[in-house]
Amino acid sequence: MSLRFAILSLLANDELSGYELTRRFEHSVGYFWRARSQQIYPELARLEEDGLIRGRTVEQVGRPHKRLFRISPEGRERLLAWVATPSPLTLVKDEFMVKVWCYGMLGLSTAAAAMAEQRHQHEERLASYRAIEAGFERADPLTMPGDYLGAYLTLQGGIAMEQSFVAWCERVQTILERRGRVGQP
Amino acid sequence: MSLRFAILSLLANDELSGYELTRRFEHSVGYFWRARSQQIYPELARLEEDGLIRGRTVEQVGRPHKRLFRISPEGRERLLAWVATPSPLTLVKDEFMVKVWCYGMLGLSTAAAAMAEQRHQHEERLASYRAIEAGFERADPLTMPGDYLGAYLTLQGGIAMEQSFVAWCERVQTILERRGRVGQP
DNA sequence: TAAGTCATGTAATCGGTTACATGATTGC
DNA sequence: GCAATCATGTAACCGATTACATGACTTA
Repeated sequence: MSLRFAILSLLANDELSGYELTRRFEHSVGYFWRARSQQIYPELARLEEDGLIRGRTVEQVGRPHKRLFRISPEGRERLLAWVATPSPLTLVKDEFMVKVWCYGMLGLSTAAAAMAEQRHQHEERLASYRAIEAGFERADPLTMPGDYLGAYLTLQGGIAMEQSFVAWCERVQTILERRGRVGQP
Repeated sequence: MSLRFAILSLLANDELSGYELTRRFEHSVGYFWRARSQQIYPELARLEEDGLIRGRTVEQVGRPHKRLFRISPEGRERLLAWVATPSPLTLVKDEFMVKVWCYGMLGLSTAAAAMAEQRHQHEERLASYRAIEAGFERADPLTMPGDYLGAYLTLQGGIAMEQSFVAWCERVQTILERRGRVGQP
C-alpha cells in the first residue's frame, strides 16, 4: 500500500513521468523507499483509474512520447490523511546482521574482513548523503520552504543512521582485533 | 535465501523445535530478522530434505509430540561458507520516512504528534534492548565465549541504531516546534 | 559500432503475510 | 467457561524482483 503514497508524495510537488519517477526512487527518496519501473508503471495506471492522479500524453520529437502525471485534489486529500496516520514500528531486516550473529563460529580474520567490507560500503553511502546535504548549503530548516523540509529531515535521518552504523562497525572491529590478540593468536 | 541461514544459525548451538524457533525469531534474533511459523515449518522440511539439518521426534505426555532439529556437518559447512560471503548494502524501507517526506505539506501540530508517537515506539524498543543488555551483566566481549559473541554484537548494533533514531526524532521535534513559533502561529 | 539514455511495459517467480485449521493441557 | 500455551501445519494472496521485450536517438 505504501508505494501508492510514495508515488503520490513525489507527484504532490511536481508533474512527472514514470521514467522520471523511477529515477527519483533511485536517488532522492531512494534511501528509505525503493521501487523499480516494473512496479511503478502498473501502479500509475491504478492510481489514474482511482482518480488520485491525472496523466497527459506529451509528444516529443526524436524521442518516445511520454505520459506526465500530477496529483488530483482527491489524491492530495488521501495522501494527507495517510501521512497523519500512525506508523507501525518497522523492522530492519538485515542479512548482514544474521552473519554477525555467527561471528563467534568464524575465524577472527575472516570476520574482521567481512566487517571491514561492510563498513566500507556504509562509509560510501554516508559520503553520498553528505554530498546531497551539501546541496542544501546553509539552508535553515526553521525558515526553508515546506517543499524541501521533508527531503531535508529524511536526509538528516539517513545521515544519523549511517553514522552510527559506521561507528558500531569500528567498535566491532576493535573487539575482533583484541580478541584475536588475547585469545586465539 | 537468508531464512535458511537464519534458521541454521539458531540450530548451530541448540537443538530446537519449530515452535521454539518461532519464539526465538520473536525475541533474540527478532531485531534484525523475523519469520513466522508458517514460513519456518516448510523451510525446516526443505532443510532436512537437503540434509543440512536432522530432526528427531520426541513424544511427550499431556502435550503434543514435537520434532527437534539440529544442524548437520554439511549444514554447518554451508552456513560458515555463507557467513564469510560479502553482503549487499541493505536498504531500510521505512513507511514512516515516506510520511516525514510529506511533513512540509502538513500542519505542524499534526506532524509533531505523529513524530512524538513514533519516537515513543522507538524509545520502548530501545528500553527492551537495554533490558536484554542487562542480561549480559558485566560480561566482557573480549573474553566471552564465541556462542554469545554474535548475540552481544548484534544487540549493541540494535541499541546504537535505536539511540540515534530517537536522537533524530528529538531534533525533528525541535525543528517543528520552532517553525511553529517562527512561521505559522 | 557499441554503449548509454529516454521511454514503457509484460510474464514468471519468489518471499512473506493473512487467514484458516486442529487439538490437548494449564491457569484464571 | 475462557484465554493462554504448546505444537504443527495448509491455502490464498500480495508485494517485489528477475527476466524478457521493444525501439529510437545520442555520445564515445
